[in-house]
Amino acid sequence: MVSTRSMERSIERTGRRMTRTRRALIDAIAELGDHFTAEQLTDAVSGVGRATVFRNLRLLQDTGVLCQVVLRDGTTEYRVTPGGHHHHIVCSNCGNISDFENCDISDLLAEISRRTGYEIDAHRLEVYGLCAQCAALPSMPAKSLAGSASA
Amino acid sequence: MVSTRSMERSIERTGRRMTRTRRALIDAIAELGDHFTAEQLTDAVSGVGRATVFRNLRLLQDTGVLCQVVLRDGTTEYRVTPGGHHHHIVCSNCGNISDFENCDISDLLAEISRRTGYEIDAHRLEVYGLCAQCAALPSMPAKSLAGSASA
DNA sequence: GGTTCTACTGAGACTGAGTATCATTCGCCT
DNA sequence: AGGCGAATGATACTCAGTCTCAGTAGAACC
Repeated sequence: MVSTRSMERSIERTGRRMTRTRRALIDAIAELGDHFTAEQLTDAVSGVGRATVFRNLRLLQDTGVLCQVVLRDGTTEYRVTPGGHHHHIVCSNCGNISDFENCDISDLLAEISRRTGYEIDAHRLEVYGLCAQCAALPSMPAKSLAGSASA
Repeated sequence: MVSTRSMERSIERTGRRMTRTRRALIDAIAELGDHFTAEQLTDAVSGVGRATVFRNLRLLQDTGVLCQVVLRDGTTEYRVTPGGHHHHIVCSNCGNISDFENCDISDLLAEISRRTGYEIDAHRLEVYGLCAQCAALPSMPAKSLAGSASA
């Protein structure tokens, strides 16, 4: 887990002010842990306006502290980012999120570029499935979740 | 372009009624062409309620006539689907959308599965860039668009 | 410590995309 | 032609996020 101190430093580095509201938000994010929704964060810092929560969520994304995760149903969560380009894999059962980096998507993109003639400059990839723990649960008919989310 | 007739058949095949509203929507979709927003469709069929537009957008997605495309900015468009599992590549300049299928993502997913321990059952992939025409335009500083959309 | 400047905040109205409700309409089967 | 239930339109609502604007409070300077 990333420390509150390093999150604060990320904001300071941009020349922004370190206000008590921002400190409260950062503490709450550290409390909430791995991943959380905007609503959870708003609830966790009572007294802070919703607009401010969203403003700072955006700021923290811009400074590379947080990233957005698009869930299977299209809703979004926020997550303390490991930094750098990465993708998410979300457990459909327990909601846990893992990151993976250095994925070999560049070959795939090159092939797509060759086939479509496009000059690719960005992509969006989210992967869904069952984490090792949930896949191991005997009670759950894992296969019933089969089917592609979209795209 | 998929014919209005085949779209109608897709609905009939599900046992749904072919109403004049649905015909109007299907005609409008054929008119709008390749890709369109829910708002454009609503505007194109004046007199049809917004709720009905969304209901039928969903129905047409469920019957495999349409698919959703998530744009770089997170907004969604609808698109007549080529059928089967496929992904989209969207031109950041002109907005054109192309599909690609048979992509070699399964190897990538297998590797991700091996690394993370997840049992993968779905994914979401959208690719952004410049189509061949737009990339060829001399006036546009194509490189300025560089950077990843997210995820 | 006081001033000042301006970024930041909170409240609340607003937006855009989509959903729920419900009375009315209209396909379609007989 | 009648009847039934699916489909519709109007409208209110939700959810996630943005805009506005007056008030507050960091922080830099004296």
